[in-house]
Amino acid sequence: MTLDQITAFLWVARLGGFRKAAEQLHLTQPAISTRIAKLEEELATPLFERDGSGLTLTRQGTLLLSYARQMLFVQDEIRKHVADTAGLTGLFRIGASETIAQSWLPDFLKAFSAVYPRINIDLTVDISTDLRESLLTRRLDLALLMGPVSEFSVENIALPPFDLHWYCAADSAPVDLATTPVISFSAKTRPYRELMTLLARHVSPSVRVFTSTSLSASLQIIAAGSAVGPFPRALAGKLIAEGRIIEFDPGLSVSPLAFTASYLGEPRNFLAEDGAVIALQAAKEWQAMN
Amino acid sequence: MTLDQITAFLWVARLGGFRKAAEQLHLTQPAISTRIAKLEEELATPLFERDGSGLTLTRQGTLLLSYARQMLFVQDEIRKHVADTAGLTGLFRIGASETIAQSWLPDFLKAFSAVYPRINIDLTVDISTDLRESLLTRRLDLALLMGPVSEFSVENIALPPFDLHWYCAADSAPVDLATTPVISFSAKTRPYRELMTLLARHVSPSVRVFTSTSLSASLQIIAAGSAVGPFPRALAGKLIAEGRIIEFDPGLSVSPLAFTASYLGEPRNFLAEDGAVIALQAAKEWQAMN
DNA sequence: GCGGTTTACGATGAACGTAACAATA
DNA sequence: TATTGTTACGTTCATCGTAAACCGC
Repeated sequence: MTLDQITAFLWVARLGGFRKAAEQLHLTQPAISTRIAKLEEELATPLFERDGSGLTLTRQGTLLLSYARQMLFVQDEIRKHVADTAGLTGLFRIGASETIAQSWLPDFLKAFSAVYPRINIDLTVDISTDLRESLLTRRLDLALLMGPVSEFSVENIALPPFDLHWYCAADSAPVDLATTPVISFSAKTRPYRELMTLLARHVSPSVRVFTSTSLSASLQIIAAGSAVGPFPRALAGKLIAEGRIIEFDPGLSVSPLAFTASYLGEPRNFLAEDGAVIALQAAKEWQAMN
Repeated sequence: MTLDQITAFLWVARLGGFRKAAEQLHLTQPAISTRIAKLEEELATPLFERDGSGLTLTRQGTLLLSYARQMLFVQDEIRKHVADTAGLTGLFRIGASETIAQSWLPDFLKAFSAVYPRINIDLTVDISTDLRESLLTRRLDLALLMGPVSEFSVENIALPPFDLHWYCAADSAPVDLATTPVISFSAKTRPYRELMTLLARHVSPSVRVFTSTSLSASLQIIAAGSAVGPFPRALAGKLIAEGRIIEFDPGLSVSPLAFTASYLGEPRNFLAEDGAVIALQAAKEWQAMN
């Protein structure tokens, strides 16, 4: 019995196929076959039912599954608490939404790379919908997005929310939402839908709405006087300081943006777990300073 | 990280030396060195303090110790509950005291070998004192002896006790303990000391006492009319049936013999654990039939 | 010098990848 | 035919044992 065999077994059971497990573990499919065969041989019992298309866990396999989880959990605890993480190398893939990228993400990256000086970071800034998709397909280790990600497999750590304020061009005449276009988040996002509902109900069903996946581009459009919209102060700060945009109150309060640090719960990834904690701390500190 | 490395680490920590661990695991000492070195390399932290004579666990090593125990515990659970034990091979070393050997040991061995048909059994019949010593030096896997063995490392499962009855030769005149020698257990045993105390107090301090490590030999001596003594009925049965010895009541009640199935708790040995349970069951069934 | 650990090195064997095969839908 | 698991086989790399070096009582 080896930890590699147990790992292979767990992935085959989780993903429901030798091939998928092979891909996950960066091995060829026969290698997985061998590992499972060796394990079945040692335990003198079949672990999977190979009935044509699709594997099923046998009774013994089901039993092993919980033990396998326990064992690899302990292995992870060792890596986390016993191993010296200072020398840890590897690649850590972080996804962040633009609001975070423009606010405390630099602080977070600084803190993270201080704790894990040998880890390379791969950063993706995208809209939350895409980050969510990347997380679920294991292309990201940690996502800092508008959450929570409501999947049983995902752990969500709540981050401080961002209040939204309305902005218009500094030289703008008093704003009438019925005639001025509103620009905001990408149409695929939850805040967009909320904003649309709000505008339709309280202003007019025919309000013009622009959307953009880039919040900073949106703010430039606002500065140009082409639209107005609700944004976190963190993003607007620079343009406000330059005197190009100002806050105004259209009498419509948009609920704050709720963010989470989200990662897949299984398999355990202590870099993600620890990264989420570091992110929360960085966010809190940034908030206290702003 | 491999289970072999973890196992090696645990044994080095337990036994306090690479050489002893090597012996325990049937490996050469450099092999242990390699395993520990690899583990220390992977965890990027020293696990032992090598200061001249004697190893000490580092802080990280101490931490790892508990995780290692957990991990190997799970491994053992897998072997016990998932693996098909019917095909299990190996050698199982059982020690039993004579009383048990003469009573339900055959039933136990039959039941045990039915559950584990491929396990070879090495049986030692000896006095409890020696069995205890053998158990503690790992020369026995399971000991059925007058227990319990009061060592923190030993697990004791209580077995049904044996009542003691006094026997003398069938043609014996009424027995006077003041003049007839008493024969009983080896001088190194607990029942011997108890018997001596009893005789000194209630009969005479100068009672003649014979001792023998073989209870059946003792009974032959009784049959020959050379002595009398207290024995379990299980051992006397045959000579009673042959009409060569009879029970009598000297007015001295000797407390029953307390037996236990004892085995070392660490490392876990599920054959021993299970063997103890089977032994208890065999003993109970035998008792119900007698 | 002696008990015990580390280092060096050759040999064995476990496990991988490539490739061919088998089975199922 | 496409997909997926098994079998066969050559190769590579990890790990063992032997032997020598090292090190603190």
